[in-house]
Amino acid sequence: MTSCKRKGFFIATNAGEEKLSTIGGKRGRVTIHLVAAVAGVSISTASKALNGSGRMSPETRERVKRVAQEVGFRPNALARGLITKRSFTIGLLTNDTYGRFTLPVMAGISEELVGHGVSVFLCAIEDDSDRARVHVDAMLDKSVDGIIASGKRLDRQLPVDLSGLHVPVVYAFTKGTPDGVTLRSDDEQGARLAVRCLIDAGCRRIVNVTGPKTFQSVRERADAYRATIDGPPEVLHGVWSEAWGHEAVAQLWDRGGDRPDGIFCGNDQIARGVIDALRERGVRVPEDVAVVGFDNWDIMAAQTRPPLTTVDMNLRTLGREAGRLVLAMSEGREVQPGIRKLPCSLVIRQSCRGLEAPA
Amino acid sequence: MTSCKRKGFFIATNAGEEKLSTIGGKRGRVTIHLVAAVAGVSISTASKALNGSGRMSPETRERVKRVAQEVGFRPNALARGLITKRSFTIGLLTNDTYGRFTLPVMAGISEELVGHGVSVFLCAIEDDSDRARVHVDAMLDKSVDGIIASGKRLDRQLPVDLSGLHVPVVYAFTKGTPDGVTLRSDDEQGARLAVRCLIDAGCRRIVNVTGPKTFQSVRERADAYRATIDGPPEVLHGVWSEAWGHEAVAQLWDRGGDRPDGIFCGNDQIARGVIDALRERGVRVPEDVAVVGFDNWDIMAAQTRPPLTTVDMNLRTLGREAGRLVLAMSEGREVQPGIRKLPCSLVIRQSCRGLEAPA
DNA sequence: CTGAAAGCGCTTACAG
DNA sequence: CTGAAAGCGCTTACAG
Repeated sequence: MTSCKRKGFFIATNAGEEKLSTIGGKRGRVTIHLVAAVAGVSISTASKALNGSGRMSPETRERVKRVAQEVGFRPNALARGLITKRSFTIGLLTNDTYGRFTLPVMAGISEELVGHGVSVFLCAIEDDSDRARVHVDAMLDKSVDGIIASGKRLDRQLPVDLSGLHVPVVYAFTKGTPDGVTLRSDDEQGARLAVRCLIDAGCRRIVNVTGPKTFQSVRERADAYRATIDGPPEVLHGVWSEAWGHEAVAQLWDRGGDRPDGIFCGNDQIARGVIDALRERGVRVPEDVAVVGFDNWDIMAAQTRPPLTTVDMNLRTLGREAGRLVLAMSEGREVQPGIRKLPCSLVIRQSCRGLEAPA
Repeated sequence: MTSCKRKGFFIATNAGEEKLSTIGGKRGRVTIHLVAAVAGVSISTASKALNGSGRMSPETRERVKRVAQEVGFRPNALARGLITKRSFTIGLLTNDTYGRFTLPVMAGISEELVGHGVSVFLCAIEDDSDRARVHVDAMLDKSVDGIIASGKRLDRQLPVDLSGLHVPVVYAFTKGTPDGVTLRSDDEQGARLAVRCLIDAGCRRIVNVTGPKTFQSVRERADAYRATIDGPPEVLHGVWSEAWGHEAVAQLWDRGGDRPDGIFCGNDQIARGVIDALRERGVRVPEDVAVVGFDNWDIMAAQTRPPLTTVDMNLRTLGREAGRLVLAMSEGREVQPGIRKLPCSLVIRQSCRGLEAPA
């Protein structure tokens, strides 16, 4: 039988049926008064029984619990929050409208928290600081237990100051304050994974076709690339688009001299452009040139021909961790401030196979 | 000067400074008690002044308001909600994990509601009915004023029954209950827009390369296509992928007989595959074959070569409308149940230019 | 025109 | 082992 929430007011229980008509009279939610009346105890006892606090006979506690279950009692979170100062609610502020980065983070947060009865307010703020302010105020009015600030760049802050707020704040995939708790991906480690895969696949001449130099993640990934390869590095900066991937291939192939046999791309969009351009030139991937991307953005990575080997920043895990931390902080547990780098992983598809199984 | 929220407790105001140390003593939030004390009125008067209710001298009202502003008073939404039975909170239930459809809906909802002080709980439930139940219970515990159910298909319900819930429910881009309020896109009208664009561009033989027949939206769009073209229709069903777009072109071109000069695609992914395949065959778009997609999914539509003319379902507008309706219902205003179809629009890029400007 | 009192639905010392 | 009372921060009849 599925759980019997909310059966209406005339429950076949051992006592107190006549009281039901009185107390259940004011239609609407079932309150603790009803539970207490039906169980034949005071509301303080009922409260303690349900919360596992106070001392009472096991029989009483059990009876109250059973009655609560039967009448479908669910405590009013507003009333409870007013007293306990915990609303079981956190706010998620994000400026990633397209959601490519925030969405998995969001899923992770919610996944982590829902089991603890914590709900998540979604506040999409683009880059509008007025709107951000409105959202933050609304969250504070509602007594959120904490705030997670999330974004799409590690080197940009959201357009609102969240320090000194009286509620814990966790920064997830966005720039935080120096004394705040910040979660980010370890892009250097991710880039090393990518470049090693190319090296293992036998590439001797690897170039990095990537995004604008102004992005910290671009610089970090490029640095890791330089430190990992043998021989002279070559980094081509452009924009985050397929078109730039095309153009980079044109540049590399149309000039004289050495051509690469491995390309480490700044993200999956660029990688897609690169792979399309190579195919159009009759260059085989991965036989002639191996390609690795960054982001593991399914819709891109799975649809390239051949499917793309790429770095996954594990943003869902990052979200879970953010949820875990904000919960801990809201419960008063001590959390070390600082930046925590979470490891990336490599998803191997066909554009670079790394070490083939040895014979 | 930017707004001066929260100045601390020693405000240069005309009266009551000595009271501040008493009342402001219990550090933390500024409550209405502080406002009342500083303004020299009772808390009931303070409340009425701030809410614009009750009768009092304009001077008193103004003074209270000014003081509230100065001390940075913001009413505790929990306490207020407990009494008024309005939490200024709504829940958004969605099973669209990838977010392509839900994200714009979400943005629209939030955009519409934030100005009314209403925050949105995000509940991502995949297709797990247990988890859906947990989320719904959590929302009810928190006394949401309403629920918006959103999805990625018009012909599938979310895996949870939302009828008989005691809070208003609006279904947005998902199948609702017969007596509920449902918002959806007008796919037939959208498809007519697409097909007319092809006709206007001079196409004589238009085919519909689309998704699985099991999708209602596929059938509706195909029906509109059949009703709009002259001559015999041809509908090719496949899956929602670029690969299917490729394959469909292969089928159409490798068989003998008539080849189309216009292709109406079931979505933008298929359209992208179609355009790539045509280019690889040396067929020019739009000169030889014009192509129109469906969804206006930026990342696809803007990156195809040439950029894709496609139908936009205006999901953000749909979201705003959903927000508007759930708000109205939560305020007790009457809303007609039934299905509301919101118009699509055509975004003209280069793959089909419709009527060129007359000479 | 203004304030004292009751109460929203709970929890938590404090008595007994 | 159990309950009466106070109170969280507000709003809303009801008196004056």
